[in-house]
Amino acid sequence: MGRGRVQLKRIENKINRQVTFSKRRAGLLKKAHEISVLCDAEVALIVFSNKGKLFEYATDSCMEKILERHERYAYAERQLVTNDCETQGNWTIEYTRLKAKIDLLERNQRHYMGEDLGSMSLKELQSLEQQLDTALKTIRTRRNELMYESISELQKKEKVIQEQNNMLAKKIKEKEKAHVAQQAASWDQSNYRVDTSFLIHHQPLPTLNMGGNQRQEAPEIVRNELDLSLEPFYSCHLGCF
Amino acid sequence: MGRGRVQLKRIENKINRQVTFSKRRAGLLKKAHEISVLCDAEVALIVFSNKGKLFEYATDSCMEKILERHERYAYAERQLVTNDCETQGNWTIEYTRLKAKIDLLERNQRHYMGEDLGSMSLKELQSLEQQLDTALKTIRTRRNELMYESISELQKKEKVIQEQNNMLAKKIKEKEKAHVAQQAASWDQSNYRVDTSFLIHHQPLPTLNMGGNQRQEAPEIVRNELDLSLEPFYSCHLGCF
DNA sequence: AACTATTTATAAGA
DNA sequence: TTCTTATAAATAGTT
Repeated sequence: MGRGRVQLKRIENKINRQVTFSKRRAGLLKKAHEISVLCDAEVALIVFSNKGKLFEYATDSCMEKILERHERYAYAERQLVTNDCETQGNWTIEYTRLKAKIDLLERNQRHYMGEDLGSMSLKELQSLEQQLDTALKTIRTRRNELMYESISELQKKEKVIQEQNNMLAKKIKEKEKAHVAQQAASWDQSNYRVDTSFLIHHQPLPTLNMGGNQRQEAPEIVRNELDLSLEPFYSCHLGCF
Repeated sequence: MGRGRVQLKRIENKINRQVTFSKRRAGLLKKAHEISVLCDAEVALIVFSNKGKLFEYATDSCMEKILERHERYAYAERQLVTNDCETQGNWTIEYTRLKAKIDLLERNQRHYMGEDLGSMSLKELQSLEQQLDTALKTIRTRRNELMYESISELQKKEKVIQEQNNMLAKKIKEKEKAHVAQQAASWDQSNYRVDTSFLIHHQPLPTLNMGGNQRQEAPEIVRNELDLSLEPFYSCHLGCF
């Protein structure tokens, strides 16, 4: 359906594949809806893009109902296999189901942790690898977000404290001047000098030790330098995206 | 698509509806398969006819896996719905226990897939990130192992076949020489010459098309070139470790 | 189940 | 992404 005849194999060009996916997905959902209405059928359609995004259609928007119905069908078949040991309680079925689910989840979990890979095929491994890679990117993005938030907060605090500091320093300087003037008036310079130099030369914030936070006298300049120091940090992770 | 324009409403004629269902069902399943292959997507399609008969398609014939994945997505919503009905019997305890276990496993799984990170602290995120990173390394190592194995096998096969080829070529050359000598003896060079040039210039192994496998006359050289061609592939992944 | 006139879907290009 | 257009594919009605 289009200008070229189509080969039934993975489209290697990424852009092309994405575009085709968009179009065909729309077509598929439309056709699913049409058969559902025209023929009075119950349809559930689930599509995961290769990036892991979910698209779905369900007759009457009732996915769960249809999946349950499907599950009942699937059970009927599995019943034929697992039908000897227990016919006592109804709950046994549910119990078995949950047990099976746990097994599956645990197996998946081992795979996610890089264990128990011996049974997986090359294709499965590649799919798993891609999934984890995507997850890792998301996680790193979130972590950066959190770190940036906490940095912003610390910077705000720092600014406030620096300002208080500057104000206090100014006050003391003024007091000193007044004192010196007083002393000068009486030509007595030997005692009672207040040393304020430590107010300028100490480390501004001992708790914030990320990226080149050198002592600065003006809080504005400190903030700019912090921002700059973050650039390589972000670009590094963006490079992995 | 057909001789009449189609109205999007239930087809009232029963026969007609049944026929249309048949045709469209085939079309829908085909298209589901196509998008799955072409776009590398994971598709699950469930259709119940209005008589209750089930038809289904799933990428890689793995319906359960896809439904599981879907369930993980839909999980959050179902939480709100399935929270009221049962507090009756004794078995409920065990059931609840299993449910809880599943919840935990599912939550972990979502985290492993980079979903639902909002509730995690910075420290948890960093730990998760490290765990996934380690897992990814293991998975990549295993994948490389598998790929290397299959490459080695192909190389072995290639070598054997190349040797057979060389031997055959030699035999034919010898036969030709004998023949030419015979012909020369009688000063008749016009006919019966056997052309062996194709034996040197054909593609050695049409099935092995990895990385720059150009025609080579000596198998040893072919092997070296294959090994070199893999270097960027490996170093790429090592770079991420 | 085939056929075929049409409608629909969509690949490629913009 | 969205629009357009030429063409392939699906299919409604018919045999």
